Amino acid sequence: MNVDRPVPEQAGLLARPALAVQVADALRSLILEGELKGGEKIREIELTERFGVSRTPLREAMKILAAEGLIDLIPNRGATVARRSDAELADAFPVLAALEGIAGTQAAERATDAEIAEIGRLTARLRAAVEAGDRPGYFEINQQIHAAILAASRNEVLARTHATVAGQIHRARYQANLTRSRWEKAMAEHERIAEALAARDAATLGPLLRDHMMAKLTAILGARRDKTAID
Amino acid sequence: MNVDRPVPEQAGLLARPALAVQVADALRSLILEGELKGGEKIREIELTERFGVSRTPLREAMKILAAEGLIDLIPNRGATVARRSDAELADAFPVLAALEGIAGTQAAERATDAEIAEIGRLTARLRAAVEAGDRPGYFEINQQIHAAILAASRNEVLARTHATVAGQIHRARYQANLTRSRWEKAMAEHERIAEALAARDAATLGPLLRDHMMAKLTAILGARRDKTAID
DNA sequence: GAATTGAATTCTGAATTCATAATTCGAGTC
DNA sequence: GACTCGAATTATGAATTCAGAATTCAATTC
Repeated sequence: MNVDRPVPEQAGLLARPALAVQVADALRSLILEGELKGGEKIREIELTERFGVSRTPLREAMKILAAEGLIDLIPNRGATVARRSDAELADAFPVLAALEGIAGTQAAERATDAEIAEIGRLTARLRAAVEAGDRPGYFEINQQIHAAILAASRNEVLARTHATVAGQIHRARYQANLTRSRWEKAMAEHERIAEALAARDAATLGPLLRDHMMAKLTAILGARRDKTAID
Repeated sequence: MNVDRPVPEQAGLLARPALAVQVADALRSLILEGELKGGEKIREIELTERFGVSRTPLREAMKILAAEGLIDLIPNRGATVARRSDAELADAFPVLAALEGIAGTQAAERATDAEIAEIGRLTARLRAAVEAGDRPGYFEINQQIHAAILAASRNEVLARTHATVAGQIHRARYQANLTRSRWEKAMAEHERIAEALAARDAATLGPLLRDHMMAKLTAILGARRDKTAID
């Protein structure tokens, strides 16, 4: 009775990721951490030596990152870290905002009580960071909250899509050296978000998160306009 | 996906895409056209012979498609065409609906008069297809309308993201052998969409498109439940 | 007769090699 | 002195080769 069954897609059976995937992860980190800057040329040999792998897996990794929009691959001319114009940045935010909105709506419907409680705690810590004027701490906790909401939405497709789009504007998010008044507003928004989630008010939470993200865009573009082009 | 898309300033200098990208396009077509079905195992050698390339570009192509979520790559065990469960399908639709909503909002703001007129014409043809009971024609025109709205939104990030998510549910869309009453409703929605666009009513068009897509999900899941055969 | 073990085969993963396109740099010319 | 042309160099693209893992299948044992 040995009907050949397709491999049950059972993860966890110590299947270490392919080298190309590991390299892609490492390279993605270099870009997101800012070690490789926008517009910078990527030298294959330099990276193969750095990672201790041959060109084959590195090139496969670059194909992955190109598909994610993180690097640009020009035939016979190599790869560069994607540089996003202000226009592309402005285009990405409504997309990300829409995704956050959906995350909020679904999180309100699907989150466990434990998740809601955790997000409440994080929001309290966020308030503490604001009071203390701790900007790095604020960014860190802020990130955690958004990640927690995304996780609570229990939507894999959404999580993947969000990660891809967010990666494309990641560096810009760190540029948001926001003003004190914007900071206060953002904090207030976060508290309303936590409330709506606690009330499982999907109809409110979705738009709240969407608008929160759009406000961030406005703040970032405003800040960008004040400085001469960085990146 | 912008693999190998040259930067604008150097575009047009006949840079033929890398072989891996061509292979990725061909393989993507095979999957979207249904020649390779969900869950099917992908044999590298078979495809290298079919496309007349070596394994290297094919494997790079598979990495691209895996990043797009179109195939699953299991280390040391090969590749399979991604099979989406009903749950994953149901998860993808809200994402796609949100993206369509944004497309509508931005299209209302950015579309040229010519684009609006064209979408109006397409909607009229859609009505004609309904009257004639021409389902293939309806699907074709329907597709064109959605593509036109996406194009009119002038948002590259949105277009890429939409394409990726849509690709993951492509086959399911064709399964929608919709009922007569759902067909009529969809048609009515399309006419309201065209009206809102003509009026450049962004606040109305966004939700209209979003709800239109969600209604399609309901129809598809309903139809799926009735048949035993999947994929 | 069923189950298990292990050798043989097949397939995937990655490094290396070969081919080709682009860039660099120097010689020659105007 | 600046520009153009072309050879040399360097980097990328793709095929091949080598290594290792998984699957298959037959032989053996209970």
